[in-house]
Amino acid sequence: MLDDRKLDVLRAIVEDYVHTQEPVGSKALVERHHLEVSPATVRNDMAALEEEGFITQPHTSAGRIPTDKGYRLFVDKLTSIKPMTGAEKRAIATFLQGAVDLDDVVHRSVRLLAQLTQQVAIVQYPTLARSTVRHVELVTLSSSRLLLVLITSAGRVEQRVVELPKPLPDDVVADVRARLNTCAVGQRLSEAAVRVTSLPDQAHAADKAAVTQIVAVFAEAVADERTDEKVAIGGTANLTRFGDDFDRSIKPLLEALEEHVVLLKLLGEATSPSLVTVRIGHEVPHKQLASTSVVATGYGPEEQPLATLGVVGPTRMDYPGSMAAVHAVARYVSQILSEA
Amino acid sequence: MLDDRKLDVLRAIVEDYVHTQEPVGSKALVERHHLEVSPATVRNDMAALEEEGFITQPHTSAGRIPTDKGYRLFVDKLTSIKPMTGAEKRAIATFLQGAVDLDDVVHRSVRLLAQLTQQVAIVQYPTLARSTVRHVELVTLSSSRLLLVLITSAGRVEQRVVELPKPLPDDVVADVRARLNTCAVGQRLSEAAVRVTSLPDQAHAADKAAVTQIVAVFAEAVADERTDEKVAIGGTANLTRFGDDFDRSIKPLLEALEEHVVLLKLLGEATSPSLVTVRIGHEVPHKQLASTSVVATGYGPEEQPLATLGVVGPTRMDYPGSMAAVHAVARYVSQILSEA
DNA sequence: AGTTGGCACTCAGTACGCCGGAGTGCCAGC
DNA sequence: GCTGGCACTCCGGCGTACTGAGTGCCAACT
Repeated sequence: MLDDRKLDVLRAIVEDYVHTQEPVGSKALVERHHLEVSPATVRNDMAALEEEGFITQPHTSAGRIPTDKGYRLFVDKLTSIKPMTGAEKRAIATFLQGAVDLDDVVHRSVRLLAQLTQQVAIVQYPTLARSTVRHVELVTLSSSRLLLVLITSAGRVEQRVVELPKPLPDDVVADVRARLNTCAVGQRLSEAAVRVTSLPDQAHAADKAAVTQIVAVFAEAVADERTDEKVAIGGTANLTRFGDDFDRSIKPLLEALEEHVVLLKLLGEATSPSLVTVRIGHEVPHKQLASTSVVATGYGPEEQPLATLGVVGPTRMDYPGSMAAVHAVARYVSQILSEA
Repeated sequence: MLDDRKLDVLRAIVEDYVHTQEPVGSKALVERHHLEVSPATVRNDMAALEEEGFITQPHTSAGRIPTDKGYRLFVDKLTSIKPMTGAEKRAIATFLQGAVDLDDVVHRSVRLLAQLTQQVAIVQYPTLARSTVRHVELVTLSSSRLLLVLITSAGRVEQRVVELPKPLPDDVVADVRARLNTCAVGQRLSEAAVRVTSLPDQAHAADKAAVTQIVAVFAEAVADERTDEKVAIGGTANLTRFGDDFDRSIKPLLEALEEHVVLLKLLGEATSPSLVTVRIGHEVPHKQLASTSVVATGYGPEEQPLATLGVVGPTRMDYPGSMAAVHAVARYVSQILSEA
């Protein structure tokens, strides 16, 4: 029903359309690709492909453009992630290598991804859910205020001010700090939040209220951070390349970029870094973005990815190129994070 | 030469044009504003205003639109910052009040500003140059790696990994930490960087190399942070309201938003929070943005502003409203930061 | 059965010409 | 110095005609 040549035709249509952004006709197709048949034959194939719903015409007597279903078949069967060139690999490595801290890694990644794909890039910060507590610090700000600093294995630092019901002597603060670290360091965040609840009972009755407060703030910081997931965005200027249909494409996308909640839904669950997820058009979980696609993947340890990164663009995008870039960046970021 | 009525006419033209985005003619003007004169009279005034370069016609026999010079006069002489209503004030206060940390304050401010003005908002993070060291923390990561955490009076936290030439015993680390704090806490960042240079001399000869390394990283963190000034951006979706002339307005602006360096130049020097700076069209220090304006002001202590915040939009923008919003948000942010 | 050339048909995009209306500049009169 | 009147300009919308790319279908060929 769909013989090899029809698939070739579909591939050619996708490639041409992505390149020119214009409906592609039978004649142009045989000229630009060396299909060894006549335009009439290609027309027959196109009719069949349209029948099956892989391509469509914007209006009668125009060329064909791929449908979401057509793109889907294209990415699933007709293409593979094309490896980066050596030069590209080196460029990625050196660009990311220079990062000084986690924030810098994220920002560099998002810029890099935007530049490589010429699209809007999104990088989610490593989630704290799977990371462990590396260190907890208590700093006295004033007699009745402490600053609680939480450092995680992912290199993320979280801080909260604790308002104390009554002043705590320095030695008690030191004691609480030591106990906090003893029972939290090395634990998963969720586990740590549970463990520290026993601390108030170990304190002197006089300090119990204050310690309870500290523990509450600690738990809050942990809980808050697990849901409040940050993202970095880059390459919005690439939206200008969309050209036409401003209202259908750019506007909803700009709006979505403001809503981090929506973005996180777009990126989806963190997958293994070696798998690249592609969502096309209506498959994107946001009805306003029916004409955009998302290419994303997880990064971090293979079995336990920390978070997701990817690019967002028009359905008419260079899937092989984007997939390759996303894949490569995820790999390098994973590597850098594991070294740190 | 420019009597009061002519100024009234200019004011009316600016207000109408900002509202309708269309060239405004003499007839429409007398109808919508109660100038007690005839269209013909207004036409004479318009001719005079055009002569002086305050307004212009897009083409013969169209209405007039203000020039940059016209907006300038409008902003300088014909309007004043209109106070926020009580409800608005309360909304701002409660919205900002809920912030948990510095990052949150900045993000809330930028969202708030974008929402109030319906434009693109930019908030620069408080510069560290004028802030002081609140606390320095050293955390042992492994035998030869330390994490240096720097907490500033502005609530900003900076972290750097220190690679040690050789392992340091815990008690030495504790000693260095104590000495670091003793000589840095309460000092300006720049001053602190200088003071700590004496530390290596106080250390045992065996540890000298390691301490030197720690001090170097400390200095680097401080120096780096003073130049690396971060900004938060919000309300890019409001760009969609620009409507027409995509290429002249939106594209260069989106590009500028990617370049934080350009943004910082746009925001300019931090002024006192009670002064609002307005840059109109060609006055903006970036030639690509000749048809956009910037309304900005400093925030933080009156005499020593910490950083700048503001909005960017088309020259045809609601100056009184934007100035009021920028002013109000800066005031509240300053207040919140001074409390924290 | 699949491929090919031919041919009539469709339809977006463009160019052209034609108003209508909004706005102006100018002038004479109040 | 203000006002009403009037001729002039020019953008923008609208209908018509034309062009060209592309299609679908059919008959012929391999």
